[in-house]
Amino acid sequence: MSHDERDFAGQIRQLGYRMTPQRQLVLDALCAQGGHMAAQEVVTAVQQHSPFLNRATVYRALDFLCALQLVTRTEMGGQVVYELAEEQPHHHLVCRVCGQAQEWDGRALGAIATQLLAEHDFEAELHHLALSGVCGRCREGRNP
Amino acid sequence: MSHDERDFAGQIRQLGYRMTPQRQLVLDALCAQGGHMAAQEVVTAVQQHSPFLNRATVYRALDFLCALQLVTRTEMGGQVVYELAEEQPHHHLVCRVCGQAQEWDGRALGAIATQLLAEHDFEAELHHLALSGVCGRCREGRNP
DNA sequence: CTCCTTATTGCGACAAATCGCAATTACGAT
DNA sequence: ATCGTAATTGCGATTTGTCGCAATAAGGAG
Repeated sequence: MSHDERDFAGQIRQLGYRMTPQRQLVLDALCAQGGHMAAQEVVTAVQQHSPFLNRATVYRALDFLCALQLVTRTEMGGQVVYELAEEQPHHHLVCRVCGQAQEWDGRALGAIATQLLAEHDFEAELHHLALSGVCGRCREGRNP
Repeated sequence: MSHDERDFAGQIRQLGYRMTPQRQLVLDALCAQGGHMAAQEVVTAVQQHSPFLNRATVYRALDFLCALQLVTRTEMGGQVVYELAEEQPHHHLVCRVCGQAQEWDGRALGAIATQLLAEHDFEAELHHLALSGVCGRCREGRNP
């Protein structure tokens, strides 16, 4: 486990909330997996270790961690997935046809964020977008 | 009803699918509402008119209409909402704190789409994004 | 107008997600 | 180390969303 260094417990307490074994298990599961996880996968992984941990608790932990921005929640191809919030933002380009996703650093989003703040007084948090579209391969061998 | 002019039926048939009363009712509901609707709201609205129309049929109609891009599906503040696809794209800036959404024309996204096509061979479909962040009011009277 | 094909619906069962409330427990204060 | 309080959990009930399959019906062909 490499995420102990990030001191999630400290961040949670600093905001007046509590670190609990249940929340720790959810964080452990997300850390072990590394990438995206559907809510159900998190439930399964957590119950691998603690079979009697209630499902509702996992769902609430995920919501809670998202609210604190320790975890990101993204809709990818009709499914909601969770992931540990990374230091540097990263994004996905999801193909509507084949469902495959490629990574994207999202560098160009900086300009958008600046503009939104200036023109709409809105501080956008663009940590983990999933943009829908059609990838190159599918554009040629049209499946839709 | 003003959406008859758009000839959804024709578009559906042209692609080899069928227009059905059930799908028409879903379109009517979305048209009558005008804005976003959660799936459950669509079910309720449709059943107002046809109480025995099955839930599963509404869900499948929504999926179907999204696949044809006659309807958009967006995750806003943890909830999935549906809306009739507009002629010109429009987007929302959703405040993570108070949940309120403001419209945004998304003009600046054009540059992003161009860049994604050139650098990643990805044809992004940016019709209806929901960007998360914090609005001006909430940034001052910190609630989180 | 009638027939045929097959897309679509309805249904019942199942799985996933949410909610209210009583019981528990984290953790700052003493 | 113990206490008190309020955040958090567990549970059961309910709601929301999905699936497989048999029955139905949309719409092109004749």
